[in-house]
Amino acid sequence: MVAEPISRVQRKERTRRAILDAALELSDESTLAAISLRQVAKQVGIVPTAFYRHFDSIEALGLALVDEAFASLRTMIREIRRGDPALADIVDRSVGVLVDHVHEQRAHFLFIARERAAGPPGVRDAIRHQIELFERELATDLARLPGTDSWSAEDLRVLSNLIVTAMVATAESILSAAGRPDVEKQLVEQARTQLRMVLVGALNWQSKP
Amino acid sequence: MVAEPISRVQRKERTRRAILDAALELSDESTLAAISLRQVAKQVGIVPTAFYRHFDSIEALGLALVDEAFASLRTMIREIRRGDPALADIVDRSVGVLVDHVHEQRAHFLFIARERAAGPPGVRDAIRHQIELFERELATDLARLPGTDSWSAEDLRVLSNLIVTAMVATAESILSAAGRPDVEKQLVEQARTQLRMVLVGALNWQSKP
DNA sequence: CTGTTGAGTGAACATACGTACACTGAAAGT
DNA sequence: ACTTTCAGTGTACGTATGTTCACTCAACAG
Repeated sequence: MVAEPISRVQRKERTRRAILDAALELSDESTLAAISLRQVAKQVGIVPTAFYRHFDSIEALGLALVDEAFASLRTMIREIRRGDPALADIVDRSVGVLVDHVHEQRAHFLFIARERAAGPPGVRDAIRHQIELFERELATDLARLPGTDSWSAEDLRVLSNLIVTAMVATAESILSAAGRPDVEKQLVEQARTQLRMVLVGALNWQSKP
Repeated sequence: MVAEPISRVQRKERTRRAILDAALELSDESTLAAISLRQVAKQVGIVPTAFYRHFDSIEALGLALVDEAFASLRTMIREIRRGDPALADIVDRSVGVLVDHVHEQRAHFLFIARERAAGPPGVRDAIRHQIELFERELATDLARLPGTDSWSAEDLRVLSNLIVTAMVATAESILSAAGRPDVEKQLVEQARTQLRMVLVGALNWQSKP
């Protein structure tokens, strides 16, 4: 059993990852504001003071996790955006991609869902800001869709907000339906129906009546 | 300065209230899972061990707060329900009542919004259950509205879920827009527009196409 | 080969935590 | 008048917390 020689930066990056993972895992059964630096250190297998080599505080750790989580979310919407913007199956595909990512990035979604409402103020703001960015991107995507020519920029923003809100709620309920495939299936169907209802409303909408 | 004689049950109830208020206030700037029994006791002005005369644990306190908060929410929807079910101004009135109550019961709404995602499991479940009850009530209300005769029970439930989700999100963003009346005004307008969009979708909807 | 850097160590601190226990004293019941 | 009840007290405990400081020792730069 020969130990591979590891560079200093590699070693540091490895413990940084371990810290992030530990925080993600620990905050699963409570929340970032309630976990202690020492709990994280113990879980990682380092001495408490070594934590400071990587982060100034638990809140700073939280901000790093927000960055990480939203980076993976961005790959998700890039996946949704790819392909033709045919209105026909856009609903099914979008919901499908979302559900897949909730499973693949379970810890990240759980973290965002929780800290969005209960995290330290800085973390909350960071998450709110990222979600707002999603809304804006969705608005420009919607603007490219046929049938939205008569829409005001404001109405596009409002519609995007509604859709993002519904999708966030869908992600949250799927997370809390873990281990009950029948419930999840129903939630997926609900999300699709809701998106269709909203789109029907959108298609029959006229701005500034 | 003569002290009024106070009965024992009155005194106990008064302390209980003080504990509930203290917990509400303390969890404002963090979360229930992160506040300690001793913090609550200090804020109330009692010794830590006296806490146990009223609640078994912080979680039990949380459940009491959930009950209290939803009791006040119920008076709200009773207010919405009152009056003629004219579809014309139902949107404006509903949003108006919601916003008023968010201001009047700010602490309760904050508490629910936060603990819904980050509270102890028992508290989370209690909140989820209460919100589900709202959805069902809304569904029966919607069923009474003209134009929903052709709707399936399932679609009514799905639509109610969408509306409740949107209203919860509205309440949350109004809470985080505290002290910025211009932002709040925009949020209120957004909520109204969203409800109208959803209703337009609903009116043009036909179940099981 | 030599000196510097820096991730991780280990001891120590003041403070906070939940909870057990024996207690007090005034209101309520008899 | 007496006894009972019980909200609130005070002490004490073992344990966990964040942060300080001086340290080690392997990877790195010169």
